[in-house]
Amino acid sequence: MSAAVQTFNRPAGQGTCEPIACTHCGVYQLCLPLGLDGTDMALLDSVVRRKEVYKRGAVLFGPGERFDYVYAIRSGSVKTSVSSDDGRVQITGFHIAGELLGLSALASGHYSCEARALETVSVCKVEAERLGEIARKIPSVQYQMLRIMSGQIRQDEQLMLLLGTRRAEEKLAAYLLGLSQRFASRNYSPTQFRLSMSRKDIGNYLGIAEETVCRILTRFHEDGLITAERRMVRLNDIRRLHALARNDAAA
Amino acid sequence: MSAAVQTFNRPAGQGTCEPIACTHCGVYQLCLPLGLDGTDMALLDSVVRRKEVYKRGAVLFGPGERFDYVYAIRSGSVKTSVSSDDGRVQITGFHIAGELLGLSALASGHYSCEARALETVSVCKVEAERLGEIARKIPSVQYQMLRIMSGQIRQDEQLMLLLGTRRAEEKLAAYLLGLSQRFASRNYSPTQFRLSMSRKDIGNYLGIAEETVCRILTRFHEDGLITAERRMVRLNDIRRLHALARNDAAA
DNA sequence: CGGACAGTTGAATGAATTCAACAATCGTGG
DNA sequence: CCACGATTGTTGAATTCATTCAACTGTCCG
Repeated sequence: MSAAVQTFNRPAGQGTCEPIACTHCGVYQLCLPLGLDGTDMALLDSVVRRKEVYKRGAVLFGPGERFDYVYAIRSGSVKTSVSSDDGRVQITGFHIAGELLGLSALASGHYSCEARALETVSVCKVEAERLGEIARKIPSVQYQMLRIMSGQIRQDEQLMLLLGTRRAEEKLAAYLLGLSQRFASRNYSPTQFRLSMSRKDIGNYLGIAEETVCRILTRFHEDGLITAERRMVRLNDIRRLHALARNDAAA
Repeated sequence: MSAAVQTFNRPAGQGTCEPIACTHCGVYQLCLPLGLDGTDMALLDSVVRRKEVYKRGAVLFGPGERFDYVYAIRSGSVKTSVSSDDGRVQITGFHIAGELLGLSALASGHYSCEARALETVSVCKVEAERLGEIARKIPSVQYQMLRIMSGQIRQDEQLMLLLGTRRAEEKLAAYLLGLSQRFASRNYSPTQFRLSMSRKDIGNYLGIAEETVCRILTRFHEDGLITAERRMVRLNDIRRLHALARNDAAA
């Protein structure tokens, strides 16, 4: 296998990012899938500046701030949002344990979005400069960073597809299913979970009004598709939810 | 200046990506802002596999295809789109000369989107593996790739903001102004240009119906904001367009 | 020249929003 | 520990913005 392959294609035998807590402060998105040896691991470990806790509503970083850290979520959840000069806000993602935030600041050296805790959240702050240093030394770390960013682009593409082409009902069905999948991949229950974000946040994320979110959730509930009580949600009929998300006749 | 700075922050004294045609096949997004010496330049030049021309409607690459090349647009324009399993399509971007396509395939080794020529387009295909090889050797090239990807994320964020929070009229005003800016930064006229995409494509991109695009363009025309005749557009009142895009009272 | 495609316009419909009122819950300080 | 205000969630009614369907024109390309 050539060096190029190691740099650009997934190293053979390396699986996808598994939802296993990494000893090195939960940064599994960065270090787990790499198969680093002890020395490299220690090196990577050394860039972790400090662990920190943010309360609900606290801002991890905001647009325009200097890009000093990459944030790895250890527990809790975070929303990221962008805003326009005229004050409109679009939530671009909800992030949970194991995910890495802030890499998109690379281009300009300043964060483009705001990251705010949805509930008490514990993070590791990784020094951006030293991470860059490490990345130069350990190709697989560099590869992994590129991988994370290109993964982010894919995720954004999916949200654009959702925002641009689906109706409210489909958006919400797809949203619930997306959450379900993410929880499943982290060994949480895919059918029963707690929403850490408000209806308003969901609406903003999906490009629909808060009231519409309510109404549709109520309808789903009445139709027996889900059981929704405040922020607890249980998916009762994933099959039909899928059909709804795809606007299938078999709804 | 430390190595990390060179890797992660914009090298001092290097400006933004200037719209100057690069001798090396127009890949200025990749090689221009780097200040490479002759040897590096030659190395970088060597990864360019071949120049190729696509006619209107031709597909450069499609979703699922193996990630073998990065595409640098020399002339013409390209649209990229993603689609869902149930056949819905969302155009995620229109790309013109100097832009680089395909890097987001890095994560999985397969393209996630489709790239299709809007008109006759000339591209350079850059071998992905060899580019990866070079990137490992020349830090500034690696940096530049990260930069391009993080720039892509920013651009996507802006589209999400547009799709999620603006009404049709605002979307269209913002769209025209965005085009204007891009043309300006490439030393084309910011007030008069030809749209290479159909009304349908614009509508899809903005998440509105083709007819709505027509109606609003007509209204803009009648209000003296623009002069639109088929695909030729002239912006007559950029100030008011801005106001419209921001939903300002001063419209 | 002719067919297909792209663009435009009108009328009817509908999905989602806005505005409003109210209920339930949370969290904070007395 | 309770009470209170603030936040969050829910529901109804009226409205609006955008869509859909349809017909038609103009334009491009083979």
